[in-house]
Amino acid sequence: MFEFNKNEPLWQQIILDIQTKIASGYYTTGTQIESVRELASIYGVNPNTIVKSLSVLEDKGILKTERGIGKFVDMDEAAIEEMKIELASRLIQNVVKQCKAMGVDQILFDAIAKKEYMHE
Amino acid sequence: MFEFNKNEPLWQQIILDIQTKIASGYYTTGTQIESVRELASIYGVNPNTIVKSLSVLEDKGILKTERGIGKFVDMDEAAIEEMKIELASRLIQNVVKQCKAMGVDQILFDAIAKKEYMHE
Amino acid sequence: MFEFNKNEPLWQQIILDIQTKIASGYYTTGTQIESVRELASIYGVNPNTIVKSLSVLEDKGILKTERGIGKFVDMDEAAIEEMKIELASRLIQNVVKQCKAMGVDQILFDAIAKKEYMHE
Amino acid sequence: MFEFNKNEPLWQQIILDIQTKIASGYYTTGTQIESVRELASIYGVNPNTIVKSLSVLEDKGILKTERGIGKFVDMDEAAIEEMKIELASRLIQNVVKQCKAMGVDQILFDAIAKKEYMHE
DNA sequence: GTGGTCTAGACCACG
DNA sequence: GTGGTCTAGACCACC
Repeated sequence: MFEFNKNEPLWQQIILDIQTKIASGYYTTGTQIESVRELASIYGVNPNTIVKSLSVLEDKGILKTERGIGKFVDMDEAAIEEMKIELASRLIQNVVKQCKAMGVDQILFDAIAKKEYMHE
Repeated sequence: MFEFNKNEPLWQQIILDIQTKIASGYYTTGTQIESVRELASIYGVNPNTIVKSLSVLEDKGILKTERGIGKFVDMDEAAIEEMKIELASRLIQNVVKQCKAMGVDQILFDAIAKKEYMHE
Repeated sequence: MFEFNKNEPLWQQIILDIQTKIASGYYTTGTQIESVRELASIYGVNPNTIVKSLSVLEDKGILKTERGIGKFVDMDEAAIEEMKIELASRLIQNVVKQCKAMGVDQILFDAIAKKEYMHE
Repeated sequence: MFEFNKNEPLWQQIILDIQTKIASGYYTTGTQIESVRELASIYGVNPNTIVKSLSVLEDKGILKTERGIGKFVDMDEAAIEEMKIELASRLIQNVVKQCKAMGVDQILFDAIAKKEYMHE
């Protein structure tokens, strides 16, 4: 069945971006992230949108809040590695599904991926 | 730099869907595709949106119009195969870029892709 | 150490109230609860505050959302019974702690509780 | 009917805390309590707030003032015992009311209370 | 300065 | 009609 793309909510996109920043090492364990107001300015959204994103990340055990101080990355190396794999899996899963729908087999898929990995 | 997802225009999404249907073998060479009115009904959009999509596909040499009869898939096997690769490349390119940003190397990427390909 | 009472946030109080309504049988399994706007009117708060409360209840698996329709209680009898005990435990725990601090032993506690249970 | 929690005034909270200290034996009959200035410092409030609390306690016959000396606990063992029961009753009354509203009967209540009393 | 809460009001997608 | 999202702006408690 055909489904139109829907815009993911901003707060979900921001969650993904912050998770990516952690996975990539931009934020490391124990790092204090930017303040709610700063992030709101950086992403160009309302502070409340940031609050929503960060509170979800806190529920997931990815961030930790020190009242009056700020928010900190609260994952150890192993957890970050695990998250990295989980994020990548989610991305790859979608593409694999679409490629299968087009009749692209794994051999062709691997060849293309390899080529793309070489670029730059 | 961070960029929010924008909704792709409907006509682009429809183009992609039709191309996928061709790549997957749902439409084969010489097949007559549904009428504009039918497609408009299927996708739940305005017929003019379909017209736009189909005219782009015709410009790309993917469809051919027989005046008074209908529109037909106008690609040979080789061209379809080529398009399939081009579509897959576009998808995979994005994911590879994001995986690289997260520090996922090709070996990990391949492992995940292989696992996802196994599923079902 | 002495600690001043802090007002629990409205959304937490509302969560507790709705849980109590479920535990008491006011809402039963599968019941559709009032709309966000209605609840906002009933509690005299902003609809967004209700949204926050209900989304937490949904995360807890207590409510289920049918988009465009409404929200429904999504617990079976056993789960409700379990929640009832959990809620009561939370309440009783606090009081027991304070009574212990005053040197009220269990026998006295039971006697008082029994008397209060008789009233009305 | 649903009612939001209001913050109890500071002076009421302090009264309760001092009563608890007496009931628990922290202050015994005839003990001189700390000076107004000391208590103000301990609780981190304005001395006038302490004055208000202590004057209420004096009206209740719980404290007695010796002009130029200080304030002393003015209850005999029996009165303290009575007060302890009165304080506990107030606490327990609330909880019993809420538990009844949830359909928690006395047997379940007792079982939970017993369990909480065991803890530590 | 920090995060947490709440309000008022808007717009969207779904059915 | 329903819930979901987002904005703008306010006030609070903490340090």
